[in-house]
Amino acid sequence: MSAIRQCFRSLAGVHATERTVLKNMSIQQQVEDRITKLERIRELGIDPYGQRFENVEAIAEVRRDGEARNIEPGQHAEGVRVRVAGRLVLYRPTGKLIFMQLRDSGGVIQVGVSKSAVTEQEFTLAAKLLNLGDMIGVDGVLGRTKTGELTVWADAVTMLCKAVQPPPEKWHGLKDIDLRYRRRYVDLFSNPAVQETFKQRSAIIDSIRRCLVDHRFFEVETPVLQPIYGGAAARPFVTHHNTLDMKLFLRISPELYLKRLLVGGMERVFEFSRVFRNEGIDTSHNPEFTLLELYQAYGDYNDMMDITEAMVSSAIERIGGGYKRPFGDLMIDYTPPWPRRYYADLLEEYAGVKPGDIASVRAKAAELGIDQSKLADVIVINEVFEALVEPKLIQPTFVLDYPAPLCPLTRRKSDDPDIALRFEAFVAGTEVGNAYTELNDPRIQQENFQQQLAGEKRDETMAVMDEDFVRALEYGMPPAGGLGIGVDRLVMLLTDSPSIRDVILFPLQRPLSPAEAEAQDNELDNEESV
RNA sequence: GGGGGUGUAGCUCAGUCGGUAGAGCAACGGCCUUUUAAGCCGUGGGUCCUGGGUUCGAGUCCCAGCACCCUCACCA
Repeated sequence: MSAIRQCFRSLAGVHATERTVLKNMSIQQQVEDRITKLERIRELGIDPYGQRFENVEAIAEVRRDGEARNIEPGQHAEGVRVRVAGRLVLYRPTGKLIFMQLRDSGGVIQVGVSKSAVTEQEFTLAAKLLNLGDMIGVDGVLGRTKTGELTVWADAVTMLCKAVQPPPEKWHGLKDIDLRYRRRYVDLFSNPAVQETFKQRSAIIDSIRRCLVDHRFFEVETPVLQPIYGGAAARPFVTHHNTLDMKLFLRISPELYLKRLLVGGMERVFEFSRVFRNEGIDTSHNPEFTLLELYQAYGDYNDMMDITEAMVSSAIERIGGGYKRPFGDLMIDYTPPWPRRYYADLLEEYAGVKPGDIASVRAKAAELGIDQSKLADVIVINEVFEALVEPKLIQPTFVLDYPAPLCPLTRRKSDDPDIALRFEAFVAGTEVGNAYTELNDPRIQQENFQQQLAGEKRDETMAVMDEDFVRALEYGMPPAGGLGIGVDRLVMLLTDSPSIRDVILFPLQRPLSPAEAEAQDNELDNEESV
């Protein structure tokens, strides 16, 4: 057995349990067949893993150009030379003429390889040694077949990469949801719509970033590893630094650091922050997600509403499709300005109760089957709001002025200390944004911290008072508006994706088998002992 | 954590009443210079998720477990 074959055999074992490798002949044989071809390619004097291939044109560009030239069926556009590269996704040999389709990240194009147009070596490669999933480069002349298909008629075929694993079925692609996440690389090259979603994600983030820069914000990076976590109510992941021998938390929010920057005189800052919350997983929650936070000195939550509309508008302009967009069965109209509704008014409108009339709120809660007897007034109010109001907020809506005890980091309304100057932005019944007129009074902040801590039962991971943050406020933080946007949820909405896993490239999955779990444990153990 | 669903060839999926494990694509050998989910001839490929049980006999029925999906709850 050749060295390379041996190598691949063991390589195949990395991805499957040993028993599967030994007994599962079907995939094993396909891999071996491809390795045999790989060796024959090498015997031809060709590197099966290719070299630098310069000046490749995007297939979408070649296609646009080809369409514009009005080439007649059966004709070659002499002199229109192109160079394309990509993955082989369709292969139809018809003897001495071979049709293939190459896909790159932006499109698919047909390639025709005629025995008479390429070297013997290249034709042998194309006719005998390629498999679906391989990557090749093609130089040729643009033309059309008799049936009108735009085609690159090859005069050179260059091997760029042999794939020893077979790709999924060409027509259906990879459908198995679990496998799609576990092998996202396969999902991406076999399901073009998936790449499109992630391109849109990138465009949305880029347009938001440009929008903020245009509004004189600048981008910062603050610690992911934090000795004290805060800025949100969530359970953190806990980790440890060996040299310092200290407990660290993965951030649940960048808020307290960004506000320190306001103290430092950075007047408009933002961060696309990956945050980590050690809680449940469902179609709208992944343990790590991207939270955009921004702070504007001398502003308040009204500015945050304006900037929210501006960011979403710029994202929509960028990815196209208009302000009226489908999300599942819903049609959402993002045209600004979005309605700005008061929390209390919405509660009255949809639940028929007033927050001040706690008796009827509790009656309503009981009616809904909420066990409200042990809950504080404000919690009951919020339960009723979540049950009856939030699901109704389909069209983009800012909900303003929350009950103060729900919002420890928010400034109170000056003429009504029970109201917090906070809004949440709702779309399709879920929260996508959360903003405050920020609290900058250090004494009230300290009291709120203490109240919040007293209100929760302590456990191992509970936050402690962030005294340095209070001290920072004592040095003076300008009055400010602050905003957090759930970037993943916004991308879900704008790309009509039903699950957060559709907009996160590698969502967390459990290990597939006890063997894999054990392998992971062993690796971790090794690292710790180093 | 509760309820429901799914798990069969590399992929997409059938599998009737419990009676020899199937198709298409992919792969392998052969033919074919205009294919469009190409076609033709031939071949190989299975831990039916795992482990028990019932049965003469289990992909199929029962029990337990695992992974994933949906949903509710928890968490904000």
